[in-house]
Amino acid sequence: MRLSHAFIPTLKETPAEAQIASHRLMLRAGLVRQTSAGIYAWLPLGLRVLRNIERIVREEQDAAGAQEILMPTIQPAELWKESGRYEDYGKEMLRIRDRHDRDMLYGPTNEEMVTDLFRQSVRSYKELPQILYHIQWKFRDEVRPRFGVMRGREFLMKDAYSFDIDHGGAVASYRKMMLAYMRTFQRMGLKAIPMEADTGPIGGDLSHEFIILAPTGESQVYYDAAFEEIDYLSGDSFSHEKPDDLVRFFEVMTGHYAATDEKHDTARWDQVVADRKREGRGIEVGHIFYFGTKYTKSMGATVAGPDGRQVHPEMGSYGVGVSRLVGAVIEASHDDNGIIWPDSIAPFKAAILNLKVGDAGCDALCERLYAALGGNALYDDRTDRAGAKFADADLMGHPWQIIVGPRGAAAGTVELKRRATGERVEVTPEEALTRIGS
RNA sequence: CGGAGCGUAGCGCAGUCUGGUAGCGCAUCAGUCUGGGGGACUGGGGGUCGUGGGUUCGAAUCCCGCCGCUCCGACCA
Repeated sequence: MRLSHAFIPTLKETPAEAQIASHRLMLRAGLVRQTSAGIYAWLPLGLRVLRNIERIVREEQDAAGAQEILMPTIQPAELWKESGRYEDYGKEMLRIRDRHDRDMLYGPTNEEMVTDLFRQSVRSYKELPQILYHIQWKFRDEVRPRFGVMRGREFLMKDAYSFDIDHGGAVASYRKMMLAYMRTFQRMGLKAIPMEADTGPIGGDLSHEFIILAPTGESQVYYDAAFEEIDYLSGDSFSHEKPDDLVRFFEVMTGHYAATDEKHDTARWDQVVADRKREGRGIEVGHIFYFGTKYTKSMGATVAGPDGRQVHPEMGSYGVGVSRLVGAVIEASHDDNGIIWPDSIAPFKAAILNLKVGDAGCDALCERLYAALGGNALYDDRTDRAGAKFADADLMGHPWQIIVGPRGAAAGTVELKRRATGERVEVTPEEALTRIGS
């Protein structure tokens, strides 16, 4: 993409409404624009990040054996009346009425709808387990939306739902999803810690939330630094496929101390080795629940068991705040100059900074690099001064900057800057491309 | 939902107390000079002062209603 014609409206000054770093930077770098309280339009740069996060979430869900579907945003009230949540959910649910006066709602979550899909089609225990997920916009009419996309009313969520024939199966699905989550967050460069949580309005008796540390987090958290050393991705870590691995994995996850304020246990906390104690503010980026037959019973979903009797499958649900993660990653990774994207979700791998547009050498070299990098590069071909380009590139946070100036162009070199470290090296264009890993 | 604040040009703000028909910086447009960390100069464009009503000869300014946004707290992917 050529910056001169891209819809990436960067801001030199911070809009007054933005209080926290991620919100400020998302507005300044031109990722989003607010359309009303807690509701945002995603602009090209922001959308690319959102899609990248979505892609990682999707890959890890697929790897864990979950199957992607897509349920609608608008749901009929009847399903929620069946489960009893139509009354329980309160004002956070946006209730609407269609032209025939039918009660509808904009889905805040999808347990009812997925249970309905399931009961229509699954008849036998032999078809279990099933894990279904979708990545869809949700609406929760929060009393007080804030922190930009981190606490919006409309937000993109990956929600998955597992169906198992018995408690043991449900627990296995729960662990499988937990592992998928740890892998997902690690791939985004986040250290997420699973913490025991209350089950809230979804109900049930086993629940973990996944929290990343950031000064602007909404809750106080405590955990054992042992979590920081665990690698979920390398070949010899844990496998979804091996039941033993999942048991071992879950033991590790629940073996170290980790708790939010509400669940904090000072007696257990005191037992954590002093130099491994970590505490601070945390942002919730995911939440998983096991709730058994809460919905299969209330909504009459059954399958035939091995003995021929009808049984209510055991369910769990698993949410990742996809749009929230965009803000959360920025909270975890930025400096005074702007965003520092992890390579895995950066909107572009590299920015090409043409410091002297119009100089034949600079133009030719930049075009060559741009052609080689294709869609992975944002080419700053604006006629602005160098300083403005540096500032915008730092603000937008591309992992690499290829700086092309007239002196270098004449000598056949470019400067390669790594955003995260600020390190710059003078290399040949080919070497730059190799290092970026195009 | 309790408490507080703010709406004036695309963004950041002054002007409101003490009424006289709108200003600054940035951005933008044209031009000249410049050219490696948001450059300088000259000239230009852009505002029903959130909205409806009231008071007044006259309202951004005073009074009332409404709408929107933000912050603190309680609640949440």
